[in-house]
Amino acid sequence: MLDIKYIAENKELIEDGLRKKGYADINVSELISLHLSINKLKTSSQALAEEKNKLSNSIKSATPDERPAIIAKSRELGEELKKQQDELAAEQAKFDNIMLRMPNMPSPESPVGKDDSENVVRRKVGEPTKFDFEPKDHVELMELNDWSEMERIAKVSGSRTYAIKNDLAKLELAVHMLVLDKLAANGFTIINVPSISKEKPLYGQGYLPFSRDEIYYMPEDDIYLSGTAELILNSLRADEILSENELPILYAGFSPCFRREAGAAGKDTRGLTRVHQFMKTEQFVICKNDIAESEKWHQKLLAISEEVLQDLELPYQVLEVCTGDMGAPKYRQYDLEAWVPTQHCYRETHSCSNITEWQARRTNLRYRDNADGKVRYVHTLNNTGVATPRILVPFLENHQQADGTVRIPEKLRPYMGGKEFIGKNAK
RNA sequence: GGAGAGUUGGCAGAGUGGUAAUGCAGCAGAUUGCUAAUCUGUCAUCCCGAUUGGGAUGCAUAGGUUCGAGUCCUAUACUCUCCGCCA
Repeated sequence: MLDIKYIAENKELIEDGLRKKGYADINVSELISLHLSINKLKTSSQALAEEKNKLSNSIKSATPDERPAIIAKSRELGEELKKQQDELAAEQAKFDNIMLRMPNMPSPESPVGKDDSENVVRRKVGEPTKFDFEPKDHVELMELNDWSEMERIAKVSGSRTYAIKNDLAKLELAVHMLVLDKLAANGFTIINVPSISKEKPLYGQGYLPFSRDEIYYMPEDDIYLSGTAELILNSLRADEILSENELPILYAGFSPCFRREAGAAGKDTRGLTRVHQFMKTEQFVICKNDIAESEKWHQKLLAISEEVLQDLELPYQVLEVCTGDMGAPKYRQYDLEAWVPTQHCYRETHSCSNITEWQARRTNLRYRDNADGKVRYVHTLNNTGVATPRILVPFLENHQQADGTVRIPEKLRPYMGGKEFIGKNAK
């Protein structure tokens, strides 16, 4: 959410930002005029309330003869006040409806563009893996090594689900342990969080009101399934006023994640790339309201996940996401994409975003600034730590050997019982 | 699922129908020669006002009763205790 005063004072800038983010349909003039009419209504209804309060307070010292007249007058004022407050609530609802759909403004550093075709590759690290044999795709590798039950599990759990077993099942957890240890070493608090959420945190995160059809909802309990631990961590401290000394707060949140993938019909239906339920270790940062500070954390989060890909010895590229491809909450976004040999392209593994104060305004998460004692909204940032099974796609394919075994990179071996290779033919 | 108790500011904690005490911490200023103390102000949101300032709202949430609600009523959420069921 944005500051309405800032919007009113910078209308052209906001409209420019809306165009860049692809939300040109939002009517800023209407929003501002609603704000003005709300303020007028507030002023007049508050004057009424003041008069009424004075009358009410005078009753105690009034004589019994005077009281009926005062009560009658006060009642009359109360009715008028009620009318104005109803009108105010109606205007406020219209205002909120628009305000909840106002995206964050993009960073001046972000490339301007309309969709993912205009994202900019900032750098490539590592070379696409070369093979002196015909590489198999990850599904073939799983079948070859008895690592999965993809067809059977579809009968039980439906499409876009996965079941992996033996060393691959261990590998999935090993990757998370590697990342959790790394994050802990960087000062993050490891936190395992639920995957169920009430509705309010979804508005706080900025998932609602934008993409309801992506979320699993259980009407019996009025509860949602979380698509990421970011949802939970973003609301964990909602409505608090933190001390600046507590900042930054760094969370490494692990949770099962659920996504309907309604907008991805027919896409990535094979294998582990896009499934309804997966596991994610999420990096989440709460820091003070200072753009230099949150940009510093943004770079730090990016560096950590680059290190994860380097530890996993995967070739990757860093993509700076353009204004039109960023989600509504985002100020600036990088995606990391790892090389997938059989697809001959880079595929997304990480998404790293600076949200500035946009989420904090929604969750009402603030801190008291040491410099002047003022209460300010925090900045929040999030990035994938690692998401499985998706990461296993480039992992299996890049590290496969001619005999169908898969090499375990050195950094991961301590989490895999020291094994250098896994697979049926591994010694 | 049943029964009971509870939820007041950053924290602690008073307040059973008539303007939300007090303490601690934080911040700002003043003052005293000492690692600190003392005093004053400030310390949730919003509206009006150029400023001093004035006012409205805020006691878990949403309604209701009342001239007037932290206080009474209803529903909901959450926390704690006990019972039941259970991986």
